[in-house]
Amino acid sequence: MSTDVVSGEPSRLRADARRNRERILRTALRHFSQHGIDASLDDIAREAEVGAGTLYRHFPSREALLAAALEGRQKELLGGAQQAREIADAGAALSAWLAALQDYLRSFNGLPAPVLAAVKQQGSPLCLSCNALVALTGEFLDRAQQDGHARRTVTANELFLSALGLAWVLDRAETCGTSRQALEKVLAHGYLSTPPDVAPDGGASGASQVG
Amino acid sequence: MSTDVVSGEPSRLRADARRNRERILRTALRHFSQHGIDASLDDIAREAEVGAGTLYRHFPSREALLAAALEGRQKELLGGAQQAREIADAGAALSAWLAALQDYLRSFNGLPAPVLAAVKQQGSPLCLSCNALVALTGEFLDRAQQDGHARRTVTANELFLSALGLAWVLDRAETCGTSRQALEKVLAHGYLSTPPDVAPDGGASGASQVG
DNA sequence: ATGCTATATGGAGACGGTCTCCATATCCAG
DNA sequence: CTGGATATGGAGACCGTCTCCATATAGCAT
Repeated sequence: MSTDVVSGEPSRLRADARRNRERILRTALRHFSQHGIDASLDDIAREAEVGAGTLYRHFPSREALLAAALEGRQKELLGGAQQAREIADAGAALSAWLAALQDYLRSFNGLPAPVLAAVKQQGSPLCLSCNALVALTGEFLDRAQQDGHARRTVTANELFLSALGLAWVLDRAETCGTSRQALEKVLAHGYLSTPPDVAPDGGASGASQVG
Repeated sequence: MSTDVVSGEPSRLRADARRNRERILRTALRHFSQHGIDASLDDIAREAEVGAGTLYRHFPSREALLAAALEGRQKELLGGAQQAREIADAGAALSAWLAALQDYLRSFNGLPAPVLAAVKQQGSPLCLSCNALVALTGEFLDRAQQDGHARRTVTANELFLSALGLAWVLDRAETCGTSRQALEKVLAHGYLSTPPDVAPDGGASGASQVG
């Protein structure tokens, strides 16, 4: 185990292997961007001038390749999170985070699906980052709840899944007569006009962690 | 040459053709139920004891077969709509309709995707029923808005798309630590606790445009 | 019945995607 | 330079979609 945790990971690779890995990754990024997450893996291998076997050796599954190709975008998202953290108003911070999250989820067409899959089944290469995403959502949600901006009965998981659903709809429907803002607003305020949580029992504690 | 194209539709089929059509439909219903909307069409043909060509002659695309297989469920849904109509409270009626809609969308795993696709692009065999679904949603939403139960700025399209997103999430995540009810509640009330639509000034008209 | 033709059928096969396997090529430590 | 560990490519197995057309059949006219 001489894997360098700090420098990323692939240090024990032979020089040619590392070169190929990079080529594949660059090509994959382009193809996923252009054709969505269902881009043909053999096409990617071909255009990276690499055999299919080589691609599959480096990235055993589509998800693994996807996860690797998303690394850059994830760093951007983390940057967005940091920026959001610096916003004083907790409501605005939450909103900024959710916007950044939406942007991330739109990196590739169809991305919401594997992300959702990763949320539910452990073991996916996307899973680690997904858990981080839920945790971050929880962080901003907590803050907003403490400040009274967010409803206390909403959990991080629920909010994250709802955001995923929204991203999924937008992924394929943005141009169909309904704008992103409008749907975001529905998610923010709901469709009912009844008072938010008017809990019969004075729901005290709240802000429980997400399981 | 051509017989009356004018008349309705599938009565002009030869007896054997009609028999095969039924076999295919029955088998498809079973397969879609068991394996989701991605069930293998050739498998369906095989189990219906019919050549692949026969299946494709009757149902040129997966969506066409899907639409036909859904007919029964659609009738049920329409029944549900009728029941909802008879509910006096507009909010409860809307809620009942949305519940029925969710049930319908769970007829087959993965159904939300082709439904969303049908919403945006005309010409899909599912399109007709989809338009009806949006219209029905509008009907119940209108009522609820008149009674003050639903926020006035929400449109039928927005609500329907949001419901689709919810169905999509539930389709693949119900068991992952978050319940259907919880997500429905988020959709109903939003995640914010700020007042619903209260305009800064007592603006009455409302109904701000949407993209 | 019988013939006749529009209609319907089956299934072979083209196509394209995923993924595996392993003989061969390449790297690099000693 | 060399040997063994590592990496490579691409042929090909497998599976799903969908088309094409020689053949079979229903059902009308006779």
